Amino acid sequence: MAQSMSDTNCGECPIRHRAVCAKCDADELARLEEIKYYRNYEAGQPIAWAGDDLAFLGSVVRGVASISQTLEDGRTQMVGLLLPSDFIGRPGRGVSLYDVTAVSDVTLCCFRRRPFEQLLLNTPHVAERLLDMTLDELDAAREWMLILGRKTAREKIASLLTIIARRESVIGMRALKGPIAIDLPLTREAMADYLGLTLETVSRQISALKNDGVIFLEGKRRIQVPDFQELIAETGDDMDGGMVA
Amino acid sequence: MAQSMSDTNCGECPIRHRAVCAKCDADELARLEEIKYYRNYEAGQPIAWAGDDLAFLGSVVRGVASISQTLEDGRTQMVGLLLPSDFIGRPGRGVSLYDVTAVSDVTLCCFRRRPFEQLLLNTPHVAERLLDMTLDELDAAREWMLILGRKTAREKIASLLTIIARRESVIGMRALKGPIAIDLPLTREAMADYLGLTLETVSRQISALKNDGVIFLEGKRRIQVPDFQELIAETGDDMDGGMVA
DNA sequence: CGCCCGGTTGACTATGGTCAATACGTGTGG
DNA sequence: CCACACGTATTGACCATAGTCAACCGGGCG
Repeated sequence: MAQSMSDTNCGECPIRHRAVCAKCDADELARLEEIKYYRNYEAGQPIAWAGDDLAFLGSVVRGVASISQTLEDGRTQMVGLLLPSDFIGRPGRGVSLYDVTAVSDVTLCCFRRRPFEQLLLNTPHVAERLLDMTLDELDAAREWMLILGRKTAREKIASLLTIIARRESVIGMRALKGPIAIDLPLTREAMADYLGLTLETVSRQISALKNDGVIFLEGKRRIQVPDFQELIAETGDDMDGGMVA
Repeated sequence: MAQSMSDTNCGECPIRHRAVCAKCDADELARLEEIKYYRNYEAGQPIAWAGDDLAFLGSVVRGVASISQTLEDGRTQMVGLLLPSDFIGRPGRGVSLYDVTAVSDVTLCCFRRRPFEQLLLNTPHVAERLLDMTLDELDAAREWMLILGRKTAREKIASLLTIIARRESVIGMRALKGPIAIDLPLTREAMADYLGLTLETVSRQISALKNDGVIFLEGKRRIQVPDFQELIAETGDDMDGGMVA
């Protein structure tokens, strides 16, 4: 059973300063608070299927969710990875275009659609923040497209590890140099869906990076990186360009 | 030489109702008009390099531009294709993360960065429209990710053709059924950069679709499609899902 | 005319996919 | 306690798709 979250005051919310409400003042927060409620999902549960009505929009408070698309013959591609503070749903569209799935146990802070859309129109701080977050997602999608279109399997794995390490370091406020540990929130299959690979190739390339001493496994889901720079060198990214810095 | 565009009144602008200014009333339009100017680029010219300062934001009025990223060894991936009415640049970021290139002769309607950012804060109609356009771009990026990660070379080509056909049909307000013609704004190499392929594979798959009677070439850049549904069937997309409809 | 650019085609190869066997870890039930 | 099953992961053998390298085509232009 997913651990339930008691209704929390926004002031104590762990994502208060990174989510869509980040720029809100006390008054705006109060208005959001009126239309919000929490929902919990267990790992593996669907949050929405493509084509479903989605009655709410909201933020991931805890856990990890994925956004993915499927071709008619079953091939699937993950197109979004939602970590705490990320936003779910599109204002103005009541139907999900994507499958949204809880990857781990997830808590969402949900806003009823209509009131939230109304609030967007007269609460500039929410709209501004949502624009900023959407632009960030677009940048992330473009980095992801480079990975999908042009990187080798090994580079894809290294890139995914650095992406997760960076996001974990932001959330946990840890430093990103020298030796670090990465907790993978994804199965090998989910990593494959993220990277446009098969799970066998994911497994092989992780083994290869391990054999080459770039990473060490601690169980299947925890990865030790003795030298983060070395991992970055495996991503194929330009070390000087804006991407890495 | 690129055909120059005389300073045009917004009222006569061909993208007036689809660009970032779409929702503006006369007063708001006047404020935009104060900070706007036009720039022309010839086919092949850079509009910005990754890492450059980008002193303006703006809209594509005429022509086609690409957004792309390059790995240190030269592999490049297109991550955005800008057609008339599409927006260039990110408010709040003065430096381009991407290479932006004129694919054909291009005319931009440019806004000086600072005044435009100021205007965003007190002109909700512009901010709302920009959010909507950014969400559309994110959807397009996600469809693109599915193409890059999971589709075969033949499906990628068919997908690109349908995408261009759809965008041309919106711009030209033409119907999308039965026999249609597609004008490719891209070279084979640019198509390869779009799809994460080599230009040889692009050429081979176009030849294959031609040999199979799905398309007919009229010169190198114009493609006749006798039955658009047949082309869609080649994309691998779910024919019922939200994607195709 | 000859060059250059964009495009096509061919021969060969490499990367990653497929299919299948095996391993490992965890929870269930005898 | 062990046996077993299930889900997840690893590894191997083989194969298919797309990449590489190279030759060639054709139109436009100096």
